[in-house]
Amino acid sequence: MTLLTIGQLAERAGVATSAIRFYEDKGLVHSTRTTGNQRRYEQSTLRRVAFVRAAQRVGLSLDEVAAALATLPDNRAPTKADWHRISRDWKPRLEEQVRRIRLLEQRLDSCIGCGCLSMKTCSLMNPGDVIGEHGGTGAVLLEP
Amino acid sequence: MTLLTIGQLAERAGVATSAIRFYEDKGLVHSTRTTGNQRRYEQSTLRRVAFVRAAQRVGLSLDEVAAALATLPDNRAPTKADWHRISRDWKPRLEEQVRRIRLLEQRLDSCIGCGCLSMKTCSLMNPGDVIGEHGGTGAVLLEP
DNA sequence: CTCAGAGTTCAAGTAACCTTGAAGATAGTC
DNA sequence: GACTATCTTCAAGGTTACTTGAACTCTGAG
Repeated sequence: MTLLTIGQLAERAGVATSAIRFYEDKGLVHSTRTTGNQRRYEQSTLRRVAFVRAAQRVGLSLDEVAAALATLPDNRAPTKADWHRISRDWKPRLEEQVRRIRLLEQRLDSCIGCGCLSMKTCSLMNPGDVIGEHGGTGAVLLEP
Repeated sequence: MTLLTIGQLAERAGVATSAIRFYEDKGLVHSTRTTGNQRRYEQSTLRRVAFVRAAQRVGLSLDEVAAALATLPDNRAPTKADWHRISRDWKPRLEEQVRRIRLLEQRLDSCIGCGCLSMKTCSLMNPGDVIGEHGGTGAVLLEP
């Protein structure tokens, strides 16, 4: 198919050209060059960029994205199976993100005001804010 | 109650003392000072810090957190009702984060491989990757 | 062939979110 | 009273994720 210039890719992906060059430096996308040294991108790069942005928005770092994209073939357009594999690999990571959000909601909603956020077990079961009084490692709150 | 030193707060909250000072500069937490100018924190600050970390981990910025915390009283420990109000205000924001994760999962799982990520409507309904050939604003992928 | 618009590299800048280091003061224990 | 861990401020440095600017080259329409 027709190759995309960096400007076309950037516009269709909704990012700046500088970001595309940055992603390329990081190995997130790949290009071929014209005889005049200009970058040209496959249509499938659009999907890679979309993937990067979507993943970032849900709290993943570019390094995490790079690791996943590194498992895609550089030389051919990724197939549905390729993306499916990444999906499988990421499921636990994404579920963890959702779980954290749910936890934050739940704690905010019903528990944070009662003190259990600062204790290893809920204050309902362990009344009185006693942690820290009698040693212990010290609660690491809401972790992981 | 007993006030916490910055070191105690940091350890119990699972963050560095430098981070606590940084949060204080940003107005995320507040302290009183000893006659010797050392910071002392209320127990409730532990909950504020926990809140900050939890919110950050699900992709919210310190500015967003600061805006929410600004609605809590500085001079008294927040009540359950105070936290509940924040919960209510944040619900849509948190649900949006979850929605984004679900969208990413779903697209990865079943759709990204078929081309619909690069089109305004799914390629199943609009076969052939024609967007961009005939003008249009250019798809902004997976936004918002 | 010309020429504007788009592309190139490279270095430096920006913003968010902290950490590190220097130089010194405080606090609680013996 | 001394000693040591912990605290203070302030400036500078670090990482991630880009953006901006300068100086220059390429591409493609006329």
